[in-house]
Amino acid sequence: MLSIENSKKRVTIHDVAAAAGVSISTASKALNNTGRVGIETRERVKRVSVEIGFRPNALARGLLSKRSFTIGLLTNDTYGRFTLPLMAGVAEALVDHGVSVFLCAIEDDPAMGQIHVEAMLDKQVDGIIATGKRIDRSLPVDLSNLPVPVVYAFTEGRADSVSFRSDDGQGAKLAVEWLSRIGRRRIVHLTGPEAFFSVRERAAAYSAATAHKEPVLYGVWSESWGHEAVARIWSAPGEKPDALFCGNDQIARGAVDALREHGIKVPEEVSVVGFDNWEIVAAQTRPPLTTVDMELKELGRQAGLTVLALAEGRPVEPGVRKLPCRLVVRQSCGGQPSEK
Amino acid sequence: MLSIENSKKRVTIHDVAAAAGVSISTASKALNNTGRVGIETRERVKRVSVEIGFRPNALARGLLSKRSFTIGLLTNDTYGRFTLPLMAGVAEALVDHGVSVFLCAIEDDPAMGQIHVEAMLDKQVDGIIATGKRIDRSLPVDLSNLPVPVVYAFTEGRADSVSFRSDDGQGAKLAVEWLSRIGRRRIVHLTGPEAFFSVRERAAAYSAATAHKEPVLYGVWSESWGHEAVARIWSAPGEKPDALFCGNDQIARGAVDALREHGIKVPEEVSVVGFDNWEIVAAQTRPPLTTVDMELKELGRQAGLTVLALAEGRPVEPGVRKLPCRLVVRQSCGGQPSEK
DNA sequence: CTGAAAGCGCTTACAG
DNA sequence: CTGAAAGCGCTTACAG
Repeated sequence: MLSIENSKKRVTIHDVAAAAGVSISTASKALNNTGRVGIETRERVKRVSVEIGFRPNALARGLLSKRSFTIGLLTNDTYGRFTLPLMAGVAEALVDHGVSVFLCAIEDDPAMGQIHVEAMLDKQVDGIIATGKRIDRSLPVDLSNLPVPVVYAFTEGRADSVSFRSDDGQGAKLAVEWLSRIGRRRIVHLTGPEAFFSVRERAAAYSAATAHKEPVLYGVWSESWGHEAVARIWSAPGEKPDALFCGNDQIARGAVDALREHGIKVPEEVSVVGFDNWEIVAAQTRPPLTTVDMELKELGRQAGLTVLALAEGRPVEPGVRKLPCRLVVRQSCGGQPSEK
Repeated sequence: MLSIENSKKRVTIHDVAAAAGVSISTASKALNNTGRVGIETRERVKRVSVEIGFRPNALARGLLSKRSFTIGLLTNDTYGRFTLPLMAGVAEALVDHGVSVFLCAIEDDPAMGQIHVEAMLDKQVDGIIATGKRIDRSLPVDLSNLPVPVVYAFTEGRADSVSFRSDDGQGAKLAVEWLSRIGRRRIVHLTGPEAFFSVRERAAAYSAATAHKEPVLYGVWSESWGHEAVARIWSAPGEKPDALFCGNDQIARGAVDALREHGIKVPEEVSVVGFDNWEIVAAQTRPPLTTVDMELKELGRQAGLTVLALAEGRPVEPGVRKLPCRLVVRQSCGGQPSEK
């Protein structure tokens, strides 16, 4: 039978004070480099503290400072496609500041969401980052009027707050420009449901960059739509595209597979660009996909730094900030692959 | 400019005591249903407390109770493939008990890992769940001799502790039995690197269940290995398999794609089973894959309940617990798909 | 330069 | 049945 012996008593500041032969107030000041403490005393206290393995209790500290050095990350992207990279960025940005993050995946049940938010507040989080899977939908929880700052990332935020999202227009432009630069002239845009804001934004940027020569094909976010679209295009009469700019990697993968099955060579005859840089899809496609990366980790990093600033009372300009996307070049376009 | 007005003072137990006209000790007892408090007083305190929106400060509580109602989830699966479902299970099991979870993705840098573990301990987590991406590798951090209980899930644990993992042998048996039941006789096992413990375990169960009629083909965890293996098998002389049991969904997908390209019908001529039930791969394969699900969410749930038990001092039998896998039937095998 | 005291928000014996 | 007091582990004015 296993059971935790609570014999391992944690060492407190009383222990270091006793061991160093000073009062606990002196010990505290010595350890925190505050107040006036003799240099020799300070050194001794510090030395003793590491010797006996003292680690300050963050709960006690938080009680005084009103800072828990903890933030909550709320998401309804239970699949983790967008949340994980974002979370990694948040954590990476905040670990140096000693803050940890509570991850909380809420289903689309508002009641459950409320419970989770309250649990976070009870634990005195210094702030909350709300994130989702769609920039034009908000989380099913009321985040207004909270006693802590809220920052939105990859989800619809309140008008008077700070939101971060990728610049989908710029990402689309990146894709089209790359295709043009390698000599493609008939670029078709194959994408998801028009109801998605990011779909419309990407489509608009695509149209602007190509001077509206081709129609945009809206569909769903699946490989089979990629297949179907290719079948439709290549069975229709008229000149065929020499490039496909797809709304996500799944569509792109479906398109590439379909092209191969039609005996059309990628990238020799047709170049294909995806969107998302979802490794499991993009890297396993034959050939591997050149695709647009939304830099979610960077998004997370900035969101993290921003809640921190707000929590510390530093002023932050409200509004939505679009972060640039990056083109990841693999082999589905031809041209010279650059390591970027 | 946005900045948080700390004007929104949190309401404390003093406020409810004052509003209810009692002392704070009475207020505390009333709210917690402890001690002797007049029924009428208790009701009034409770009513007042919700009226003014009182929520107890978990930090203050934790300081007294030595319980933070917080646990840490440590993982080196930064991609999130295994961690997210597991985490969902942990959170789901613990939310009713009021415990929140810190998610902490460590790279394979032991120093960073140590920092994260210490940050968790400083925050007085009640326990830690260690998880990874391979049951035969341990995390790059020293988790021995911690003042809190540690439970392992989907990662190599210490001998004297509790570990949870899926029963890969049973999972493989499930796959082979299903193939036999639908009439397949020549089942080939196409899998990952033999260096993986789970690969060997699955292979052993496969061999036992098929009476060693066919050799096991070891390779890597990629679609291209699935392709290559099919090409190799179908170009060799002799009788061909009528079923492929693959070590993961990627290999299975590669195999299915290759079979289609060879003009071999799935599932009519050859049945294929995968492993992992990784939606993005399994559901998008043509036809969608029948595959073995490791029930990671359930694994997480049990791991969560177990750290909790340990944290509360309840005894737990040490050792590794294997949880059963489940077969998810889609269309890659034929036979009658059952909704399970 | 050092320490005694008060206090963060709460709970828990202990008196009354 | 109710409340004053002590204390969880720490920090921070305030005296000395």
